[in-house]
Amino acid sequence: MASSLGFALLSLLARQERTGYELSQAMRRQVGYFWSANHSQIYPELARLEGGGLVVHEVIDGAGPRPTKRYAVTHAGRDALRRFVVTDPEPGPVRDLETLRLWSIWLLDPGAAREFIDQVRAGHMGRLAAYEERLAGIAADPASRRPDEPAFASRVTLEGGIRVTRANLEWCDWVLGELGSAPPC
Amino acid sequence: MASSLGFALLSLLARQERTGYELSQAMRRQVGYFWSANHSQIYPELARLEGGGLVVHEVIDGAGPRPTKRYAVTHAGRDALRRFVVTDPEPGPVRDLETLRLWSIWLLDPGAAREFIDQVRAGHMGRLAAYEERLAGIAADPASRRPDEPAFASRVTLEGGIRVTRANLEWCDWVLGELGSAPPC
DNA sequence: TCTTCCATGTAACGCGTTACATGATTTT
DNA sequence: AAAATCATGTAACGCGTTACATGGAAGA
Repeated sequence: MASSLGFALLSLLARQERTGYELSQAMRRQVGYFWSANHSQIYPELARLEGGGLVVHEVIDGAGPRPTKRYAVTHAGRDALRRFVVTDPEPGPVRDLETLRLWSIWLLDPGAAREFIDQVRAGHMGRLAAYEERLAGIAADPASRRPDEPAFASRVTLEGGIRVTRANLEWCDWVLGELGSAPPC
Repeated sequence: MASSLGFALLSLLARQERTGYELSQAMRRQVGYFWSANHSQIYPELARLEGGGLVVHEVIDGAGPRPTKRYAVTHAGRDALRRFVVTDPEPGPVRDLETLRLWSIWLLDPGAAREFIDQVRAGHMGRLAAYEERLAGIAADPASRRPDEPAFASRVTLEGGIRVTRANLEWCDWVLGELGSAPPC
């Protein structure tokens, strides 16, 4: 019925009514950890969702040259989102540029290889800090303990990101060890 | 110079000369954990790489209706790949459908939520088994200890996949606990 | 005055998926 | 007899990115 982007928008609107502009901001800030989209995709997709009866809009006051529209999920939209969540997860195509790079690390001399892993490590460190800061804010909300509250889902997804990032950090240290302990040519 | 797919092909050809058909097989089997592509993309991309002087081909005997071509990386291709590996990793757009689903888990009733996490867990279990089997085969090769050998890179990428998958499994168990220990409405 | 923020849209282009097309050999 | 394997290509379509377009208000 709707595309992945459509469900991403529905999942944002199910938590709170928003304008197209606010959705595109939220894409970068809230769901940016696991989904992304530009406004140029969002506006046509909202029109498609509305055509399918999954969202409706109301014109409100706004600063833009065109009418500002606030969107809300319909009952049908909420149902569609619920169904989307439980569709069996057929593994989609995987594309991980960082691992693809790493797969050719054998072409680098030892110094460049260490530098590369250090960069990867620094990236994970930065993300870990960002995740932990966000989690602190969300975990403080008592609603985040109740499985029927949006804050609960935010908390568990963030916890997942943190655990994976920690695993990646430990792995970086392990790789640095492997690079050093290698027997010389 | 080349696209991500181009570098994926170069990284395969840097390890071993292959035909377009063999590249598309290898995409599913070897690098399938972190990159994927169909043959319909691979053939035109090989032509582009050859146009840029990064690969060359030689016609060999084969069973197809058209001439079978075996591709090899040129010196320029190897250089381009080396440069690609160390380009600073600007974080590309993230799209993780599983996490997007999870972010709306608060819409499900407790039973459906548990079932969903169980499915996610089963997926991770399956992948872990596959990774570990592959790692066993590669780690047995003494070349996998030497950082200038392709087997080394295969080993460290697999180790990374295993660590991340283990972290995900532990997280699934943690989520199941959180779902259960929640205070009733 | 120039830039940024608000707020919505369209157009061109590239990458990825699915389907179409060919044709010999081997396996079920 | 039908399907899968080997082996290469093209075409149509959809999604995503970048750039173009508009225009008022607030801040540097």
